Amino acid sequence: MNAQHNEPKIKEMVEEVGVLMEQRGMSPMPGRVLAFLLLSEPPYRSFYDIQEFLAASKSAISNSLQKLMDSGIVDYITFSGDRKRYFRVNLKKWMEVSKNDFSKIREIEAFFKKTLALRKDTKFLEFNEEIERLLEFHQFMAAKIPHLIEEFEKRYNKE
Amino acid sequence: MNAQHNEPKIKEMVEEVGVLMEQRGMSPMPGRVLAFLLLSEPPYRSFYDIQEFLAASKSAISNSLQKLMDSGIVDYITFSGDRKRYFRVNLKKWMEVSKNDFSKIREIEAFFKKTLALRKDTKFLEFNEEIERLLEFHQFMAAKIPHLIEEFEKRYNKE
DNA sequence: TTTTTAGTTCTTTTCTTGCAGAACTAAAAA
DNA sequence: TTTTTAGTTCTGCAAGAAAAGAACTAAAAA
Repeated sequence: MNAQHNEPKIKEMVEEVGVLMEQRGMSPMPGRVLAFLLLSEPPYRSFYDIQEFLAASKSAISNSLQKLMDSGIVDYITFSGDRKRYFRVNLKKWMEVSKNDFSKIREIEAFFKKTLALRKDTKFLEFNEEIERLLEFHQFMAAKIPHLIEEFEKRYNKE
Repeated sequence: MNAQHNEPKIKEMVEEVGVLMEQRGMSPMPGRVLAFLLLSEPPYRSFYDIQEFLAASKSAISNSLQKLMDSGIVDYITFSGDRKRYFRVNLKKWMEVSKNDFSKIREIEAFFKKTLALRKDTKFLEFNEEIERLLEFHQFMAAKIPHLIEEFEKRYNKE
């Protein structure tokens, strides 16, 4: 259960993903765990495997797995006669999460709406117009992207 | 130069934006400064105005403005006979930044490409196929969104 | 029933980071 | 030329977060 041929490359990418996740507001360790699970052969790993590969403490691994499982993109499987859990990336959930990610545009939309409401008595009409345009842009994108996703789904299901 | 009628509401929203920015990986203070500039009447303010409103230190304001100006969404104007700078939100830049924001999809795309490259000798073909699908999704979105943006621009320029 | 083990939770330590306040700089004003 | 002022940079501190390590739990195994 340990066909890890290109380990150095994986180590490299694991670190890279750690940084990537950090930029997106997550802490690096869950990112590393995720990357390891995604890249390892087989793509499911025991708690100890993960701990060993990342050379981290049990608590760090436990908390990271917890976070990843909370968000849904990691889950685990078991094998009868083996009491360990084997953690793996749930790619279907990841797809869902990716699609849902676009819905945060709605939050920005709401923000600009609120801004305009508070600025309604302004003397600076041009300024407001530009905010209006930003609002329109986000409204437009928020409205169109779901269709794009549908289009993708249709196309995929045909093939 | 101080027609700040609905101050309490602004204060509220300023805090709200602080939190919003924090969630997106930025520190709260630049978010507050941005929100204040966006909501205030007039929509340009001196260093001291900002400091006073946010009840923060000079260094905090200075660093925040610096970050916002680096990203481009804030700049400043001056008035002859007044040595102060008047900071304001550059909404055109913000629009650009908003549009560019979608290009981070390309980064995710690149990430899944790399993942597949490293997994090319896998025995877990189904797993790889799901990664492939995630890659395709991001490729699809990355390809289509620029068209959407164009469509928005066309529609806007007509009106 | 006792022991082992997989994983969690609690406590402590360390590191980071955001802010305040002070010291400083550069340019305008006097 | 000196002083004032707008803004920056430096230093130190305090709060928060992430990780380590130890203590603990629950369930399987013996």
